[in-house]
Amino acid sequence: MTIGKLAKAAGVGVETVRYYERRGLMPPPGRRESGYREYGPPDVLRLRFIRNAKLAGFTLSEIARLLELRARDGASCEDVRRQASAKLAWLDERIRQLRQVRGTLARLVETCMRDGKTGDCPILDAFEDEAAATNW
Amino acid sequence: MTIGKLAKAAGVGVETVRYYERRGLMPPPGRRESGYREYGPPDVLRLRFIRNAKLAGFTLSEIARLLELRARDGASCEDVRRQASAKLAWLDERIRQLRQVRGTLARLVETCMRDGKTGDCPILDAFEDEAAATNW
DNA sequence: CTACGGCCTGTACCTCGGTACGGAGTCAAG
DNA sequence: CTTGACTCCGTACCGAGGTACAGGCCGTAG
Repeated sequence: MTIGKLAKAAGVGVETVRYYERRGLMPPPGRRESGYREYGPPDVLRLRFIRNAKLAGFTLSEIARLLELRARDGASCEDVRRQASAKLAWLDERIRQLRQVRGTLARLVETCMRDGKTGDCPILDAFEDEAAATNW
Repeated sequence: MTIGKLAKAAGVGVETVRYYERRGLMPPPGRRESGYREYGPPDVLRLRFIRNAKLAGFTLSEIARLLELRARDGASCEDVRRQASAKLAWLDERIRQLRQVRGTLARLVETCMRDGKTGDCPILDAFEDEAAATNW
């Protein structure tokens, strides 16, 4: 299988595969006489693994660690779970932050709708307000 | 007020102020004989505005537009509200995505806890699974 | 007066995850 | 056999939002 077929099979771009090889996420594949990279089915699995882990919110560095764990048999499951739990906590924190910002902004829009005619825009005012910063 | 005082008053770095000037977010200030930038209280407000809008999730380009609206008197409030509402929608979408990923990952960790001993790690397996991709 | 911190400009560099050349060689269908 | 798609390598570039020099001038406290 050439790099183009592999890329298609895993749903990523050709350049991306070469980039992953440079990053050490994909192992250097065998080569044909011509110098073309030659891949097999396990490479599709690995590439798909990377793609799905990325969709799950892991960074490429984290995925590199997951790939190491995947390679090692036995007892790795707990390590994986630990990393997944850490990512889960990170997701919770991000969501919390975004919800907070969302709440503040929603309240401002609310106020703006209610009494936008009286005086200046409450949204713009809030952005100038030092004390408002504590709400973000 | 020199740039250092301004930066401190608004809670950002000196380099950041100069960067904002390059980006057109801060107007070119007056200069002393020595070439030092000279700022006044309105600059503190403006810089604080940028910082708070950034905390609210606006990009620097969006903030540039907000600053224009801020400069124009009258009728700008509705424009601001429109942009804030758009950001609100964007936040909702981001939060939705993160929650979805969080849910999937949480279920995987759950499964891993329950029957992690039987067979391979369910988390790693899911990352190799083509069909699982639809869940993210 | 001298030393130390603050400020000046310009340019380079950082992270993250790729994308886009350019010029050359290769493979396969028609 | 030709043509068009594919692949090779290396390097540069993208966007976002800054940060980090280097080399030199300024300002003020002691």
